[in-house]
This record gives sequence, C-alpha cells and structure tokens, in this order.
Amino acid sequence: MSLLAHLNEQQRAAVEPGRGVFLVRAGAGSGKTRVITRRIAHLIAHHKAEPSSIVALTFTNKAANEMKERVAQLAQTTTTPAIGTFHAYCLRLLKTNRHLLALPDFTIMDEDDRDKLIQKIVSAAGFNKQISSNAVSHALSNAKNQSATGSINFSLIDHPVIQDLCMTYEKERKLAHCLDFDDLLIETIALFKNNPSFRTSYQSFVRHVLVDEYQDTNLVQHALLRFMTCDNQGIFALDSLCVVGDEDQSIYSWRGATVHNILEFSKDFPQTVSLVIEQNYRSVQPILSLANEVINNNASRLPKNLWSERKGKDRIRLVKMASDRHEADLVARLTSFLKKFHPGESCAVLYRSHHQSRSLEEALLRHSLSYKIIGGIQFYERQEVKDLLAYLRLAVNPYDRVSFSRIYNAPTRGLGAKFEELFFEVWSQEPLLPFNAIAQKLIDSGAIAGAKKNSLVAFCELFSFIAKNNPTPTAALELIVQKTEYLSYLSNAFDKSIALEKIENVRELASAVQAAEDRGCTSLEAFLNEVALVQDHASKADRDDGLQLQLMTYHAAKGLEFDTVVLAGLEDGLFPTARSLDIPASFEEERRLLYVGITRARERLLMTHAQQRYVFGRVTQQIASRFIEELPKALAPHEDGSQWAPFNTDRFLETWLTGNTSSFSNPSSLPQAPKFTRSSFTWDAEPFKLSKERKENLDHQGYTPSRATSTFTTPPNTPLGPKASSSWRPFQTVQHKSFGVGVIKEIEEKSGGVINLTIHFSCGIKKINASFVSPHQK
DNA sequence: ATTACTTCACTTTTT
DNA sequence: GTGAAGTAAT
Ligand SMILES: Nc1ncnc2c1ncn2[C@@H]1O[C@H](COP(=O)(O)OP(=O)(O)OP(=O)(O)O)[C@@H](O)[C@H]1O
Repeated sequence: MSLLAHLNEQQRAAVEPGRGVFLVRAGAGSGKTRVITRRIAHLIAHHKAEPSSIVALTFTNKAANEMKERVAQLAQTTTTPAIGTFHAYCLRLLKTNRHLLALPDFTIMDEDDRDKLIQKIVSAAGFNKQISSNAVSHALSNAKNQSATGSINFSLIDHPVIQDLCMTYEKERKLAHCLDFDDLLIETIALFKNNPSFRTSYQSFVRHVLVDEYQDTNLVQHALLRFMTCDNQGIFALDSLCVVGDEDQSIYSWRGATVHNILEFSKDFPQTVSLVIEQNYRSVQPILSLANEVINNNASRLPKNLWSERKGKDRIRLVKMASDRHEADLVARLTSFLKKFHPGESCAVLYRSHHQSRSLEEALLRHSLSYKIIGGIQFYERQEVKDLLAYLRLAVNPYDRVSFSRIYNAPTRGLGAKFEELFFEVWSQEPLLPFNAIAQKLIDSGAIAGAKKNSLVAFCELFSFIAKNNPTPTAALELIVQKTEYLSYLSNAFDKSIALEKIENVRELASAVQAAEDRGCTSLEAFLNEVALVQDHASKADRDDGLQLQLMTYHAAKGLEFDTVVLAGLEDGLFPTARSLDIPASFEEERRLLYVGITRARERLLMTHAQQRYVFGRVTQQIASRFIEELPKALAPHEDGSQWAPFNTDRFLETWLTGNTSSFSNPSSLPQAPKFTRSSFTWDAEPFKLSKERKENLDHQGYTPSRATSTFTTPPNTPLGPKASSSWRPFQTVQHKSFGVGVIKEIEEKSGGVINLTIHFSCGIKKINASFVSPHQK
C-alpha cells in the first residue's frame, strides 16, 4: 500500500486508524505535514471517507496551497476535502449558513480598512493627540484573539478610553455590515454556540478534522476546534481528529498563539493518542545540529533530541559583508552558481522583515536573475486596486461606510472633508440606512447642491445601475472604471511611470476578475469573498529558468523546505528585532524563528550579516546578531567577506559549492564588471556613491535604479537668476497679505531662484515664498 | 476643494 | 526611503 510507504512507526500510528484523536508533537522536518496529507489520502482510499467529510486547517495560504497540491497528488478524487486556513474555512461556513447569522450579508474588512475606521473613530472622539490608533488596533486585536466564547470580551482591554473606542468600533463595524479577520473566527464560534441543531447536523456531515502547525493556534482557534469536533455536551463526536505541531516552532505569540494549546491538548481531548517523532528527514546532519544548538539556548523548553540519517559535510557558511548591497550581491552570485551547479533545486532567501527584500531585489535585477517575492505589499493591497474593490464592495453592501469613505472622492469629484463630515453626521442620525438613502436625503433637503450635488448624483447612479442590472463581476468592474473615468484620473493625478504601473494593475485586476468568473465565481459577492483572504495574486510574470528562487520572511517560510537557504541580515536590532531585546519571552521567540529558518534547509545554509545598512534612508552601522555567538564555530565557520571584490565572492562561493579551489572559472551568466577594481569601488550602503561609469554600466544591463536616475539628472550648473537673495536679510521687517507684519528669521534659496523666508509673525512662525511678502514701510 | 510641498514617525512578523 | 499629516497657495 503506497500510502503507508515511507512512514515510520509513529507516523503510521497517526495515519492508519480511521477513528481516534491523535496529537503528533515532533521537531522540524520530522514528517508532520506528511502525516496530515497521507492521513487524508488514506481516509479516502482505505476508509472510504467522503472527501467532503474531511476538513484540514493550516495557518497560511501558502501552506494551504502546498497541502492541496500534495493531497491532490496522493488522492485522485473528483471532490476535494476542505483544505484551507482557519479564516478561509470560517468564511465558508458563515456564508453557507448565512440564514443563521445576525448579519447575513456581511463583507470583509481587511486590516487596512479596519485601521482606517479606528483612526476615524479616534479622531472623531477627539483623542487624536493622546491615543494612537495603533494602540487601539492592537488592544482590539488582542482582545478578539482571546475571546473564545463567540463574542468579544471588552473587559480584556484595561485602558477605559481604549475600551470605549473599541466598543464604538464594534458598533460602527456592525452598522457597516462588516466583519474583520478576527471576527470570522468569533462569529463562527457564535454560529456553533447559538445553533445547537446546526452543530449536530454539521457533525453528521464533517467526520474528520486535521490541523497543521497547532503550536500557533490561539485560544479562539482552539475553542473553535472544540465546537467543531465536540457535541453540545462537550463530548468528542467525530470519527477522527489529528493535530500536529512543534512547540519549538511557535512564532505567532504576537497574535495570541499559545503553546498551551498543544501542550495541554489531551486535557481537552482525553482520548488523545500522543505521538512523538525525533527523526528528521529533511536536513543533512550538520544543519540539524546547528538548529539543535540554537534552540537549546532557550530556557523555557522541553528537551528534545532531533537526529538525521542524512550525512553531509561542509554545508554551512556564515559571512560578514560590507553592506546590504554587498550582501545582496553575494546572494545574487550564489544564485548564479546554484543555477549552474544545482539546476532544478530550490532556494530561498529568508529575512526578518519585508523591507530587507529591497536591496536583494535590486541585486537580483542587476544580475538578470528571476525570483519571486512572497508576501510584502501585495497586489490586492495596492491603492488603485483597493479603490476599485471598494466600489465593488459598496455595490454589494451599501452599508459599508469604510468603503464609502474610501471612494466618495476617488477619483476626485469635488467632495472633500466638509462633505464627509456632513454626510456622516446625517448617517449617524439614521444609522440603519444605506449610503444612497443618505445621499438622497442630503439632496432632497438641499444641503448638497450645485456641482457637489451633480457629483453625488452621478456617483449614486452608478450604484443603482449596478443594483438594477446585476451585471457580471467583469461587467461591473468595467462599468465602474468607465463611468468614473478612473484611468484618466490615474494618468492625470500621477507621474507617467507611476500612472502606467497603476493602469497596468487595474488591467490585472480586470483579468483576475475574468479568471475568477471563468472558475465559476459569477457573483460579485463570491469574487469579493475569494479575494478578501488571499492578498497573493498569481502573477503571470513568474518565469521559470531552472532554479526557483523565493524571497520571504521567516514567518512565511514556516512549514516549507528548500535545498539551499540563505538567512540574510543577521544583525542585532534587525534579527533579533530591537523590540525583543529586553523581553525574554519575545527574545526566545526570535530564537525559535531562527530555528525555523535553519531547519528549512535540506542541503545548504548560508547566513550573512552586513556591517552597514540603509535604515530609514540613512546608513547605519550594524552589529552582528547576538545569535551568531550561539553558533558553534566548528559547525559554522565565520568568514570576513567585507573586503571582497566580486572576484573574491565568486571564488568563495564556487569553492563552497564544488569543494574545488583550483579550477576557478567564471560562469558566463555572471555580469562582469571590469571597472570594479578594488581601488575605485566600494560597497558602501550609500547608493548615491555610484560613479558615473558605474551607472552607465547598469544602464547597459537594462536596469537603472530609480533613485540613482534622479541624482544624475540634476543639472550641474543650475541657472541662477539675478542674485535676488541680496534684497532680503535676517531681522528685516516685512509685510504679508494675510499674516500682517513680521520679522525674517531665516532665508533659504531654492533651485530656480525661488526664495523661502521663515518669518516670525504675531500669529506664529511661517515659511513663506518671498514673492508674497514685501519690505515693510513705516 | 485641490495642489504642491514640507515634516515626521515609522518597520517586526499574517489572516 | 515612504506614506501620512499638516500647511501655504491657487
Ligand atoms: N518517513 C519518512 N521517510 C522519508 N522521508 C520523509 C518521511 N516523512 C517525511 N519525510 C520527508 O521529510 C521532509 C519533511 O517533512 P514534513 O514537511 O512533513 O515535516 P514537518 O514535520 O511538517 O516539518 P516542519 O515542522 O518544518 O513543518 C519532507 O521532504 C518529507 O517528504
């Protein structure tokens, strides 16, 4: 039976039985995910379980997709089990049982929408200056992530004012017929809790549940799992439940995850069969040894001894580079060599935070290497895409105030802050009406007239047209773009290159809508739901040239594996992040993050850190990560590459990858830059230090860094008009039309002969263009 | 109301 | 280096 092949004893114990509760607690790469996928396939093939009676939950979309693929390979069925993230599955349950909900026609707010609403509430309450909306957002999410009873527990918020603001948020959210991400879980719990008969029928339908990465579930998710799997008396009521996880890989405590859930699992599920695996099948032994050494430094930890049969020598490198650019160049050169010596293998560069991808991207582009970035600023988070989605959302849900706020003046149609104030004041008096009813009221009462009225009428007509004709998603989007003249708005409001990019994104959105429609997503609502939880958008530009290079954060890499892994930016303050340094629990979580990173590697591991790096637009000296001291020298020899020219980097990499020092050769794919001699070129983090020849070099390779362009287009001899500055001097008394008489404090001369004066008026200090003031005559 | 510009605070990590 | 927020000017 091939489904049980290549499983060890413990894995088999969790895969084979058709009934029971199983908990697999095992280290990284020990085959936990394999247990899940094989178990699904085995349930279908051997126990004849209906695929639709199986639910498998994961943490990230990427993990869910990976699991879908693996299961599809193992089980050839027409219907597929429900495999998805907690959030996606909850959305599905809520939508298919909407008749049981208080808000059957909700739409989903993403984090951005939610923060915007909070911001509005904070400033409307006049706490603008005292309370940051971040703090409110944080407190709210915290409370929601611990509210396991189907409604938010506001008493979890200590600060009385913040508590109040959160209550207002909840009220507004409900009036807008919206759910945020956290609500998806809470409302699903409420669905089970308030409808015992639904729970019973659900459990006659769903018989098997599996959860991956259980160490990263929070209280809400754990409670939800109990509602899904236990009957109204709290007795386990399904055929089987299988959860797997590794407490050493718990990296989501900031979003309420608690290892308690996995460590105390059998308290809530007394019939649990606990299984432990200590063999790692993924990594070669040196990499695993390094991971073990690192994680051993965590004090609060259950001891474990992971081992691997996979031997290997000389698999780890740790290198100090001069700067972020130098580091990125090393990564790009490594990629070139991997393409040459290990084509068809996978490689990932991991970093602590998304902004680190920038320098890496630039280097990869310079070397004409293809790559894929996972996460970061996503397609569906782009301003123009969000605008158009907000139109679609408002069409589906005319109560959605957040979407209305977003688009009532995008594109600009002469309706500004005053209008918004008036509109929402009337709306708060009639909170149960949709936006178009409020608009009608304002027009009827004459409060909005003239040009404003016309804009508002046109805006509303667009939506009534959609409501009346119920067009397909494609047609609706097309209509919106056309009627709002969205494309010409983009080309007028933005610089040409930016506008073109945005227009391209609009096109891409149109094709995404079309693709969804072709997939059978024929209603606007279905499309919006599909989009809401997946910010990732399969881009057509994913070129495949042998090596798959992916860039992502440690968090996004959870559960994945790659032949070669690069851990970039091992620097104090970056990784471990500055915020974790004085909080022992956070610091240990950072270390677990490193453990996760190391254990992603099958064959090779390269760790790098830079001496200086661009941080907030400034060159900053960086200190090597304190984690580096925890790496045994024998396992990870520390090289100083900070003085390396490209030639040295190549030699280092080739020696490492081939074990061959003598036959050094340049792979032809590497761009050679003969002008990069040691004396004329440095790897400073500062990008503007590029020499002119170097810039031309880059141009020849078809890539011009955008920042450099502006630097070099500054005309060397700015045409200066008559020395106008001579007519102004400090302490001179001057006159301004609206500010009256003042005294000059500072004189600045800008390019083009423009002079700005900083003037002390009786009403305060202002900065004024000199052409608006005249010398004061007594 | 909109624009064009300056200043400022900010960056963990995901659904 | 970026995006929000504030401000001077049309
Ligand atoms: N019994 C086995 N024999 C051989 N290879 C195995 C076995 N079990 C799993 N593997 C392989 O080991 C690798 C790691 O497995 P898997 O991803 O399931 O581990 P995991 O425990 O889920 O890892 P992580 O904790 O990092 O998520 C995979 O490449 C898988 O194919």
